[in-house]
Amino acid sequence: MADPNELREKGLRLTPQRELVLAAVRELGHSTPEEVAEKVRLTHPGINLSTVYRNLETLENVGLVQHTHLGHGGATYHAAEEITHLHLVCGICGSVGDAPIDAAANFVNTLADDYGFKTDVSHFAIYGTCATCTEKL
Amino acid sequence: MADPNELREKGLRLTPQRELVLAAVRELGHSTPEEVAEKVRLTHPGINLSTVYRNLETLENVGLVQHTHLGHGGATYHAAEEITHLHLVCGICGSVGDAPIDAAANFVNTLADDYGFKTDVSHFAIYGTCATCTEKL
DNA sequence: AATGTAATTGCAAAAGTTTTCAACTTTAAC
DNA sequence: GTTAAAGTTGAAAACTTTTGCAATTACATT
Ligand SMILES: [Mn+2]
Ligand SMILES: [Mn+2]
Ligand SMILES: [Zn+2]
Ligand SMILES: [Zn+2]
Repeated sequence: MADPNELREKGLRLTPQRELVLAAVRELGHSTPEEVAEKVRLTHPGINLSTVYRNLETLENVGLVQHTHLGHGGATYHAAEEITHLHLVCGICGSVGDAPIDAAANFVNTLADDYGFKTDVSHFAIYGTCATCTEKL
Repeated sequence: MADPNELREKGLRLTPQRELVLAAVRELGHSTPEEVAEKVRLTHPGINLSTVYRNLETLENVGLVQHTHLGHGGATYHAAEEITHLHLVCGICGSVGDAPIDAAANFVNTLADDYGFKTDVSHFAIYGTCATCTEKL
């Protein structure tokens, strides 16, 4: 469960739904809104899906939650305090591999130096073909 | 308009709808399915939106069209022969800047060498904060 | 030119996500 | 503990994208 104060400190009201959404994201790691809803329903069966969507967005606005895009479709959410890494998504088999953020350090620096662009390299996945699928070609 | 032969060569049937969808993507550059549909409707008013979605997917399967993700939401489509570049998307103002693919060459090589991962660096946009928005902070 | 087959289309329904709005809670002030 | 103001919720509607299916169309064969 989430500490009551941490939500109030962010200027948010403390509702059971909001508290549970945050707790669910923290326990689940990467998760879709639907998965968060399922988790929340264990203790609060009546929660509306739109309440989950809205709270994920609200919690993201105050920096407690973040979203990333792993596939072609919707976003997945995770707690902001989770250490982030790169996601290597294979377009053939769908696997999601991890790589340390450092792997992109030079790239990030290049974009900063040449374009003044500050990159959040883990917001979108890195898309391509994994080693296993490459071998099979 | 698309050359009849190029569609048949890919094993696809030549329908007015398909021909027009391909032509629209080529003329529009980056475009959403809805924008493609609008364009097609100029000459083929009755076309169904799902036909547009399906043809975009089909044309992508045979390599005539590609999609990328520029924002949090749906994909945008472009002709496969368009030279690709990196998309630098600003999460604050929404601007979409371009950078040459080479800017990511070292990064791509690192992922290949260390993880055996072959990166398609323009499938997802590069997300972050643009120079203009950074100054304003 | 007529025929058969399989791909494609339109339409309707489903699935996924966002928005609107009245009713209900939370919170701060009294 | 009441009260008032502002934020939040559930329910329904709107929007976006995908899927199922019967009717139509493109294409190869005769
Ligand atoms: Mn995609
Ligand atoms: Mn996003
Ligand atoms: Zn793979
Ligand atoms: Zn910007």
